[in-house]
Amino acid sequence: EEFAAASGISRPTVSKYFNDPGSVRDSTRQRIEKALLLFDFRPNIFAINQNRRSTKNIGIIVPYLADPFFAEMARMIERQCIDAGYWPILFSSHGQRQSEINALETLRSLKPAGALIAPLGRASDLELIRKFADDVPTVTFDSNQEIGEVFVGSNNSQSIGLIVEYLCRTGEPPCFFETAPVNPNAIRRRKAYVEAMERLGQTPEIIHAGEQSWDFEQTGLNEGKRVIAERKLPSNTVLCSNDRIAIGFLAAAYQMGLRVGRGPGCAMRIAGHDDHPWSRFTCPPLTTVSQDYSAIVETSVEKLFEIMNSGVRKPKREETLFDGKLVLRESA
Amino acid sequence: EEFAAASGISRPTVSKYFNDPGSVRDSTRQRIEKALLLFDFRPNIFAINQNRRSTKNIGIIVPYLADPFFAEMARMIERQCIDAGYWPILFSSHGQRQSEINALETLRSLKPAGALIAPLGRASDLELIRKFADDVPTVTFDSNQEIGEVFVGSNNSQSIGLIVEYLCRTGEPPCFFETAPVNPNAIRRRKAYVEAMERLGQTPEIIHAGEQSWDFEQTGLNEGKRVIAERKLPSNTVLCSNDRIAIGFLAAAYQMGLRVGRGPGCAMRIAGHDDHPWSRFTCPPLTTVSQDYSAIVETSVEKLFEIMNSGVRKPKREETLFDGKLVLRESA
DNA sequence: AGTAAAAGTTTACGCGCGTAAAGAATTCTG
DNA sequence: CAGAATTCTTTACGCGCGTAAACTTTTACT
Repeated sequence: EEFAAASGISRPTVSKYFNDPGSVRDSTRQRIEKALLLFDFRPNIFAINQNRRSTKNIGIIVPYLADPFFAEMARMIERQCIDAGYWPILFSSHGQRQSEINALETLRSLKPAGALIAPLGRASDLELIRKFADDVPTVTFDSNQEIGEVFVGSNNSQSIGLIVEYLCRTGEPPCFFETAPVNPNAIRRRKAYVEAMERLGQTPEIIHAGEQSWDFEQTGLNEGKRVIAERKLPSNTVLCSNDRIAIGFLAAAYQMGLRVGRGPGCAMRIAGHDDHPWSRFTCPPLTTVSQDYSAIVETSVEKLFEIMNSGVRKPKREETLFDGKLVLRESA
Repeated sequence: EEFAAASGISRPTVSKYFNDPGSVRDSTRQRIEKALLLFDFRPNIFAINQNRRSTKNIGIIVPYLADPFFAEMARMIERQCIDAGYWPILFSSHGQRQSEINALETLRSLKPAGALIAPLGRASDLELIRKFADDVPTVTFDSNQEIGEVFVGSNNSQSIGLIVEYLCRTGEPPCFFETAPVNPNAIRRRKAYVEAMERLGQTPEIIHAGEQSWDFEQTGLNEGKRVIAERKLPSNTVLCSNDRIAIGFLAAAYQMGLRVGRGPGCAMRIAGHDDHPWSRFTCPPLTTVSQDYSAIVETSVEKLFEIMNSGVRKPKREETLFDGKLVLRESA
C-alpha cells in the first residue's frame, strides 16, 4: 500500500506488475521501477501465496541429495525454474521412505503449481505419490514408477546394450554386478544386460550382492572384495549396475591387488553406468555410459510447464527416454 | 475455523495447540488430536507466517551442495531443526557469488527466526552477510569470516599440526599442495602447515597451483599431473589442502604411473584433510584428518537456538573450534 | 477527429491464521 | 469448600496481498 502510494501507481496495478512486469504499460513499469530503486520493496511471500488460486512454487524431490548426480540435477532444475519466474523448493528423501513421505506432505501444504519428483523407488509409498500426482501437476524423472502423466529418464535398454556390445567386442563378455535394486532403473538395467548378452550369443552371468542401500560405494567395496576373495567372478570383465557401485568395486579390486584396465598386464576390466561426476577421478578412470543429464532436466521442466499451462490432464501417460553415450576411459 | 468447530474446541485454542501442543490441557489436546485423525487437517503455512512476529523458519545456506560433505551437514542440520519444531529451508550457493546473494535475499523475505550460514568465502559479499546477520540471528560455520555472533568450525591449526607431525615422523616431511584458496580454511591450513613444519625444524614447501574454483578434484588432477610431469615436487610426500584436491592428486599420480602409499615400492605419499565421504574409496584409501561433522552441526544449531531464545545480541563474537582426528589409511 | 481497445483507478472483499482482551469455565490449592 | 490460578471461549482486529467489478483515462487505429 505504502509503496504503491510512493510510486504513484495504484496497488492493484503494482500487484499486476509483480506478477508479470510485462503486463503493464512501459511508462507505468518505469515509474514502478524507479520507486523500486528508492525503497527496495519486496512483496511479502506469505501474503502473495495466501489467497492465490495457484502459487508459483515448484517442488523438487530427489531421493538422495548427497549423491552429486542428484545434486547436480537439482541445481539445473532450480535454475530453469527461477529463469521461468517460478520458485523452486528442494527436498531430499535421504534414501528413506519416511523422509520422502514428509517431503510430499510438506510440499502439499506449499500448494505448489507443479512438482518434479525422482522417487526413491522400492522404498517409496507409491500410492501416496500417485495421489499427490492426482492433485498436483507432476513430472517424474530418473526412476520410472508408473506415476503421474509424464516420465523423463534414460533409455537403459539402449545404454546398457551399448556398453555390453562394446565390452563383448573388445574382450571377455562381462558379468553383471548389482546390489539389491533400490529402483526400477536397476531392474531394467539387469534385464537389458541379459537381453544384450543373449542377442550377442553370450551367456549372461549376474552377481547379486549386498543389501538394499544407498551406500552404493560401500556395498560395492565390501561385496566386491568378498566376490574377488571367494573367486566367484565368472568373467574378468565386470559391468556394474551404476557408477557408484563401480567406484566401490574399483576400490575392492585395488585392495585385493588386482590391476584394472584394458591394457596388457591388467587382471580385470570394470565398467559402470551414468557417467557420475566422480567417475573421471577414479583409478583408473571409469569407462561408463553417460546419462544425458541436461536433456533429462530440460525436458522434465518443459513437460511440467506444459501440463501446468494446459490445465488439462493428459489422456495417456507419456515417457521420454534419452539415449546414453559410451564414455571410454581406462577401466574397460 | 471448520476444523475447530469439528473438534469442539475454539479456534484460538486450536491455534495455540498447533504452536505448541504442550500449551493446552491434556483433555483438550486429546480432543484435538482425535479430530485430527478424522480430518487430517494441516494449518496453512502461508497464513501461519503471515501475521506472526517471528516465523519458525530457519535458513541454511551452504556453499556447494554437490559436495557430499555439505550435503551431509545440511542433512544433519535439517533433521535437528525439524526435531526442534522448526522449518529448515536449504539453499546452495553453487560456488557462485550471485547465488549466495540471491539465497540471502530470498531467505530474508522468508522472515526467518534464524540462519545457519556456511559462507562461500572469498567470493562472498561479506558486507551483505554481515547486514543479514545484524537483522537475523545467525550462526556461521565451516568458513570463518568474522561474521555474526557465533562461528563453529574446525581447529585447522590443531588438525594440520597433527597430520604434519605424523607425516614427518613416518617419512619424508610433506610439501603442501593447494589450489587458489576459496575461503579462510584454505589460508589457515597453509599457515598451520608452515607453523607445524617450523616447529619440527623442517622447511615448509608450498605448491600453489590452479585457479580459484570449487572443482577441486579437476584442479587437483590437472595441476597434479603438471607438477609431477615437470618434476616440481620438492618432497615425495604431499599434504593436500583438502580431500577433494587429494582425490584429484591421487588420480594424477595414478595416471602418471606413480604408486602411492606408505609401503615399500611406493613412489609417493598423499594425504588430505576433512575425511570426506569418498576418501575411503580412493585407490589407495586416503590418509586424512577428520572434521568432527556431527559436533560442528550440533553445536551450530544449539548456539543458534541460544541466540534466538535469548533475544539479546552477544557482546562478543564467539568461536567454537573442534579438534580433528588422524584417519590412517593407506595413502600416507 | 471519433471510436474502440487497452490499461489504470477505485472500491471492496477475502485468504486463514496470529493475537489481544475480557469474561466464563475448569482445575488446583489449602 | 472458598478462593486463586489456569485454561478456555468469545469477540474482534489485522497481516499484505490477490482478485473482481465498475468506472475512468490513455493509447491505437480507421
